[in-house]
Amino acid sequence: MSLEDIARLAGVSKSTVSRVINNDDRVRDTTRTKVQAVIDAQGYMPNLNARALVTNRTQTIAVVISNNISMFFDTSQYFPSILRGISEASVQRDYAMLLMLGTHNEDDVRFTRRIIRNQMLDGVVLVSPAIGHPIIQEMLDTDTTFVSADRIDVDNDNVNYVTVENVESTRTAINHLIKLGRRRILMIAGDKEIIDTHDRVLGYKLALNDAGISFDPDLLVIDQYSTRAGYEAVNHLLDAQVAFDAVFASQENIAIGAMNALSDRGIQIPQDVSLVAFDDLIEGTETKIGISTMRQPVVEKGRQLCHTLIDLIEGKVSAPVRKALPTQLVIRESCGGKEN
Amino acid sequence: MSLEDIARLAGVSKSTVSRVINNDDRVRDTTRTKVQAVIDAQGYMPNLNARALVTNRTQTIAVVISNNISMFFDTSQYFPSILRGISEASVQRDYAMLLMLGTHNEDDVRFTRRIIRNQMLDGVVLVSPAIGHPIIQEMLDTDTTFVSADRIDVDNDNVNYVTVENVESTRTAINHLIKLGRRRILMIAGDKEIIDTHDRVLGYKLALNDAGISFDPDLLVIDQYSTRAGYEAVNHLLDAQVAFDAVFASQENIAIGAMNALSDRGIQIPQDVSLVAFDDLIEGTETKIGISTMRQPVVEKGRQLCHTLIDLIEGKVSAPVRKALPTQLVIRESCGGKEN
DNA sequence: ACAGGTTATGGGAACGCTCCCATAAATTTT
DNA sequence: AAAATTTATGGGAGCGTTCCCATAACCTGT
Repeated sequence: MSLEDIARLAGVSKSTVSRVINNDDRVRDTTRTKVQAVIDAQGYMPNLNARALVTNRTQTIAVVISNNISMFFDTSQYFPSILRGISEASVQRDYAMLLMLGTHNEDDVRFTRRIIRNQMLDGVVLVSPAIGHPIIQEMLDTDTTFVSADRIDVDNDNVNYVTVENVESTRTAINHLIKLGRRRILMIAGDKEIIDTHDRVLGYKLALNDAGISFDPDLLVIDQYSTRAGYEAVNHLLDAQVAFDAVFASQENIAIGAMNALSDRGIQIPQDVSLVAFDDLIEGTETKIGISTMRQPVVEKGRQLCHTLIDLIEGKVSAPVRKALPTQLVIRESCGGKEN
Repeated sequence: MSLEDIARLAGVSKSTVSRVINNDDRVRDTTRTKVQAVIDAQGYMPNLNARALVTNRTQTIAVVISNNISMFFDTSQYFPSILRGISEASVQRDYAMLLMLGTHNEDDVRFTRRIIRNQMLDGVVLVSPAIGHPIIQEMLDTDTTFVSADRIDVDNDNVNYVTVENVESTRTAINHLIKLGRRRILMIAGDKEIIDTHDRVLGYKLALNDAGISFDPDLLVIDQYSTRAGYEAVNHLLDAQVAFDAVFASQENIAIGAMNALSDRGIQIPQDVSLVAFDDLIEGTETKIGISTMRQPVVEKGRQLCHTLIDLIEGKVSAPVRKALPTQLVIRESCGGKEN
């Protein structure tokens, strides 16, 4: 079934059928209904490849998750959540979504490049790119429209991103711990290759500074976004007899690891150590003690990433688009209640 | 840059360039290197839409995750893991991967149908389809090649699947608990709309039968694949004073919920209640007490799903392909050691 | 050196759309 | 009622490939 077949059956020309399909208004109502009837009867759907060939648009975006660093794709809720948001918006806008999970090997980079250069997609959502990841330059070189889920520190007007307020959010979280009377706050941060990590560390330092607490390098651990990292960081500090009365975990898994380590040693949360995490922890991520968190709206971020990208593709907005979504302090048991 | 441009620059015809690109061997070595040099110099890559138009093949597969039932996409490690496996294999085979996350609404079904009918993909990997999900019939009607990650109970030779040994694995797990001396084994199963759920329940009943233990309906809870379900099931039974000395959780999150509930009530694992889960729990999914599990090879399942699909697409194997991968009993602390 | 066979190359239709341009039909204006 | 204008339709080139068929170039062996 092609345009031509429908045209013949409806007794009109290809052009007219094309107009009907594309909701072009210069076609008489009687003709339109006649043609539409044939289309419906035959269950005809246009061949998108043929269309793409002439329009140079595929109605397809790609999500590139290039976590070469730590492979936390399988364990963090972050990725499924952001994917859900992107997916939701892409369906709404009638775009298909290609997923490319980069790992560390050269093959994947080649593959990604191939797809990008093949005109098989209209744009890219980049998730958690490592600082200086080659794909960024690749996209700039090929004029590929893209939006990053993380801030990108490259001076180019075609760099767009939708992220969350990392600096200010962390500052708020730390501030909260300080208001609860904590002074020795251990921050366990994730991979240093991810720019958000640095922003959160900055927020931490600013908050300490605000309160006139001097920064103690012993209380800052930069490792990985993983449960293991949280677990080991706490154990290491306890072994080294470094005192602390609060933990700020810059991700959910880190928080869980930290809690397990504390609980192994019989340290009480929140009495002995108060804990706040940074993530999207929703009701139902059950840990015995509810984790207080700076909640980032991950699904919403996914939606906005996708809408922004498609707006850029369709020329509804123009680059650069750069925004940071606000987060929200959600108080549960692990921090020891509201501010005094 | 098109085929024609390269041809002109290399001083040959389009046909020859096409042959070089497609590794056709009827082209002299000297010509090949000459053409290849031009291709490399120009960074030329063929337009896949044009190719798809004539070959009717897009080198693209779709992964449809149509969990209309419980939305456990964001919380279970299962989906990211299976995606990773599929992704890995698809890159290896040089196919792009479209992701379609179905939810419950009519829009998504329409969208999925559009994509399937649009010839934008060569085949589909179906993950966790609800029993009788309309997409299955849709694909059979349109002759769409597909492979399911779950057994499908439809009598049609075009139904293919790669799943795991659900019945026998569960039987083994329950059997293990019985050998440890447990007789009152609570099974917490997931959504009844997923066929694997039924297979696991069957395995449970068979194991009880093997041991001459009569099935007690009170000890079988069919709810959802979620932490909440595990938590509530245990609490509910304890409230109702139904005695049990073991729990078989048919998924990781269920197991975590169950453990939390038991621990809330001061019930010791594994002394009072022995626990085994069914999932892909790898080292590093940290819970305080290591969870014994019937490990299913989820990433490997993803890989095989993808390879099977592409083999079917390329005619390297013929339908139906139906297989069940073996699982492995991994003993950690929660069950109370090896068999006696 | 030339016929016969083999292998390498080129020409061009076809794939199914869109979109420009031309023309036909309908509508308005005089 | 004819001319002028507007609106609806059709014709056909072009998008960048593949692949069939024709032809040209290269090998053999005599």
